[in-house]
Amino acid sequence: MRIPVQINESSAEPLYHQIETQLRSLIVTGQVAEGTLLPSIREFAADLKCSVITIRRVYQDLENEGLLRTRQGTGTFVTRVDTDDREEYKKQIVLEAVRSLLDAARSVGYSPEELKALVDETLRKEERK
Amino acid sequence: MRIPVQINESSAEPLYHQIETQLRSLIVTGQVAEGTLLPSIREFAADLKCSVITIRRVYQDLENEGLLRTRQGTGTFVTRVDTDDREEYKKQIVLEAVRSLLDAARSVGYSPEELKALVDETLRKEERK
DNA sequence: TAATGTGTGCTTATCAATATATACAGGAGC
DNA sequence: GCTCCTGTATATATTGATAAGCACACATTA
Repeated sequence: MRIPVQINESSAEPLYHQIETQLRSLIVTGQVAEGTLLPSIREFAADLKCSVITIRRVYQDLENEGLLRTRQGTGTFVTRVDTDDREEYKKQIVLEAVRSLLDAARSVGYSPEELKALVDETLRKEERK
Repeated sequence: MRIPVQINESSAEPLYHQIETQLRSLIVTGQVAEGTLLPSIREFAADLKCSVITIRRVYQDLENEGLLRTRQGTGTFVTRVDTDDREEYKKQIVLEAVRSLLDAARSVGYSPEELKALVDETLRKEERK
């Protein structure tokens, strides 16, 4: 199974953290179902063009959070998915991004109106794709 | 002069990078004017509760970009401000944030309508402050 | 059932980037 | 001169990222 993770080369956010955040999101939102066998660390590393160690760290961190279960010689599986706070989690993710957008806009002195216009315009462009 | 830089402790973005990005933005957008004497590295470091070295790195990087000029014993000044691409720069900053918001929304399966509603709601809340 | 092949994850050794504390050195002003 | 402000250099710890090889699990097959 292929896991849709996007690496942003130019970001200052550490590689392992980008992968970890996105994979966690995929699991918690249910886009990668409970019981799923994830790609092996080698396969995933080759896919993302990074080191095996980096993937291992991601799997290990998420295992410590209780989202994954790893067995040597076998692979890494998705375990628990708490569907209760799934919607809440999703909203948090988006709200976080909205807040950082507002910060950015304020930092360069964009008014709420200008910002709203820019968001609307971008949304329209996206829909046309 | 006090420089309004906000450190996000919980972010994975390196400290020096957070400071650098925000200070660059303040200079390029003209919120910190050409000729301004910035706080000394010690003063700034104390303000942000970080190491002197970290501030020095920021000043040095921005000096290499041509935005600052440093003289030992005297301090660090804002030099050039290219007002030509100021508006363009501002828009880029905001657009970048809009894009990452769209990414976040898509990654958790938020529809454009839901997203727009959330943005509007947040903007309204902000205005009431 | 023992041997082996090929897939897993794991360990070690290493390097680069980030961040720090502490001590050094130059300029301004009394 | 001295003193007190600047930035600068050195040495060190911590974290992020890598390569190469070790160890376990399981299926195949002699």
